[in-house]
Amino acid sequence: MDVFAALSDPTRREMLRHIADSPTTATELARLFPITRQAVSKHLAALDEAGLVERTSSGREVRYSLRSERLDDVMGWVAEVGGEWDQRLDRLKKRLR
Amino acid sequence: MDVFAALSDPTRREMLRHIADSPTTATELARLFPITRQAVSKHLAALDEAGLVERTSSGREVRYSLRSERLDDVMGWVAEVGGEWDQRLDRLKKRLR
DNA sequence: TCCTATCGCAACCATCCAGTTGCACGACAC
DNA sequence: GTGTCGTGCAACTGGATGGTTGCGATAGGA
Repeated sequence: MDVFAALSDPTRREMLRHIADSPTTATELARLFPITRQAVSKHLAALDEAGLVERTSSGREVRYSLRSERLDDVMGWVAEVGGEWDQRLDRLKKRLR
Repeated sequence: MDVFAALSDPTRREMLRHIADSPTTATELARLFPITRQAVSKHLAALDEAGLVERTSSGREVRYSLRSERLDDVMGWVAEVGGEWDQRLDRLKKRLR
């Protein structure tokens, strides 16, 4: 799955937020979301395939953490298409600050 | 349709590129892509619903142009989740230059 | 007026995808 | 060893979606 497709699902975006906040496992996420662990697992597989997360298995648990490289690609595409990215990035900086 | 979902389709992203380059109509795009004008029209409707394009009808033709505000939202989300957006934005600037 | 080009609406189809259930396997605790 | 917890795989289902065809309406040019 490509990055944009992976980010198209609201649930996946929310999960990525959690993962970015702190590395998480599938079962932990399944407690936070009103869906099955299997469904969570599928979402994580999608995020993994898109290169957005990193799998680290220790013992019987698999913990997912954020891999932000692909997010740069997204920003790059948006900036490229959006045009006038110079002012746009400045505005963004201001907004985030 | 929300912005991320609208951008999830490769064809729509390509179309948005064209539109960003210069405002275009549905039939013109249909000549550039290997799909029907109807399919193009649906994609444009999706982009419109997401607030990514602006419709300007003159006579019998409807021309679509880019509305970049929503793209800012996308960049905002990515920067927010990605973290360390300060260095990231600097890197992006360098890459685009 | 008549022909043509652009567009919108609706129905239909095939595929994809999020979600479920069920089961089996390996790791940890007792 | 036995039970439990976390994970993975497979099959199935309902709904969303990209694509098509067909038709009717309207605007412009000959």
